[in-house]
Amino acid sequence: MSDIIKPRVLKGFRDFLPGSEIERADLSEKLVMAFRQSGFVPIDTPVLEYAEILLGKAGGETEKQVYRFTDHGGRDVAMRFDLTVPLARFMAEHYDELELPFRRYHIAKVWRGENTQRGRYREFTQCDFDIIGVDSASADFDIVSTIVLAMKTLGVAGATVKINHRGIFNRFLSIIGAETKSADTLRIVDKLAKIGKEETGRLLEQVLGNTAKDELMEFIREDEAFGPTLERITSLAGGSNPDSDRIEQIFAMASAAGQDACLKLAPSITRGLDYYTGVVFETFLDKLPDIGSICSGGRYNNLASLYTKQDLPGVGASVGLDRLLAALDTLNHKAKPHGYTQLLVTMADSRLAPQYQAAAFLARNAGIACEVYPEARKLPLQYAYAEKKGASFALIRGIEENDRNIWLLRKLSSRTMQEYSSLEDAINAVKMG
RNA sequence: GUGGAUGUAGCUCAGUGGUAGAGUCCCAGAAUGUGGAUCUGGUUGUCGCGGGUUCGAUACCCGUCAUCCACCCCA
Repeated sequence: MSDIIKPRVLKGFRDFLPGSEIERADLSEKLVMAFRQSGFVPIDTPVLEYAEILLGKAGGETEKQVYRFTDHGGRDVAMRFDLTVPLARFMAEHYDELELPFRRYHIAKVWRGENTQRGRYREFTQCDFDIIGVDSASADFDIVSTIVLAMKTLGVAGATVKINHRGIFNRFLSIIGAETKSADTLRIVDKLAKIGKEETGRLLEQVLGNTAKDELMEFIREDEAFGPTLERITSLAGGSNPDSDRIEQIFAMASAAGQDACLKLAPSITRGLDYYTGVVFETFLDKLPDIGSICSGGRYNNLASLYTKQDLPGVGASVGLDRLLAALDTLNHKAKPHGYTQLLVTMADSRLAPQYQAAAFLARNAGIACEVYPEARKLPLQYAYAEKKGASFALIRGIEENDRNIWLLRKLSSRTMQEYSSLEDAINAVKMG
């Protein structure tokens, strides 16, 4: 019998050991770099909000997934399930204190009580970036170019941003007389990449009938270059209109910036969330399309209307950090070091510990991340520890070296030893790599 | 939320109605103060958790928790 409480975490929630937390922090830092380079500034909002704020516009599905409870003061509260709805509240509350257009990024955890799968958790981190207060092609493209920059900064090769415009899609649905079945149709079309053409066609036929199905299948084809695809869907949607002009302008910017290769017009991308009103986009890894979109978003011109009469159009996107991490793990499963240490000062003999600590101080002052092994164990063990912590070098001085007044520097990767008559020289060698 | 699979040593996994093994890892030694070979010895488990059937359960039954997969939805 024991009264020890079994340590465990909730379904869909996770601990992060240094190995994966270092990787997460690394990804997040790189994203921040990309956001700042594109003019975005950080904000934060509370984890808990009044339930009416978060659920004001939520559909039935979202509502079911939200963590919601009554707090100690009897308030009906909920944990944020994304960062966009809190942003809407934030903008409505503070728009007169902010410079518009307002570009913000927000990296934070969100919670959804849905079932788990690989890369899908109940607690996960979103990295949102939005431009609020303007409705223009340039703002739309800024989001796309920030996605592209972010992927580049992360060193992710082969990411494609798929873009579409809900307006064009809705015009087309009116023409084929399917506007009343818009919700069902959007949901089926959104699954094209996952279930394939045949199955999509079969499902659409049930909803729309055969003729409309064929027209729709023609509309959502995406096996051409940007220009011809745009021409096709524009004419199917009844000819040139402001929405197709918008897409055209965005593509012109992508071409001018030399980024048109990773931008694809995909008429089947619609996004499930009903607050999108303009362009929508999703980002896929060419090598790993199955994991789904790792960065999605779009334009929402009415988002803050729940909380203010101010007109606050916006456009933005969100990187799923955990999904991206799961993807990167699958792509390159090399073991990453579990630390930041560059140099390990080994403890060859505990009597010389003062010297080791002094050496560590010197190394840190020289800008080297450094630690002293805290007990005198066998050196091979200390080398292995050093490598696990990511160190490239080990500094050694035993009694014999002490008598000769030298330091030994071991390069761990090549397992070679070098003698130095002064500590400064050894530390310099570490700095040089 | 619904359906399916899984849960045994730090890790990868065997196994059986009579309270457990292999490989690897780890530790000690051969070997002397400097890790990639070899050899010797050794440690490790409430067999996910709770209940039931049984003389006896890790194994059979029920429940529960967690993971993975599909649906749903999405990051």
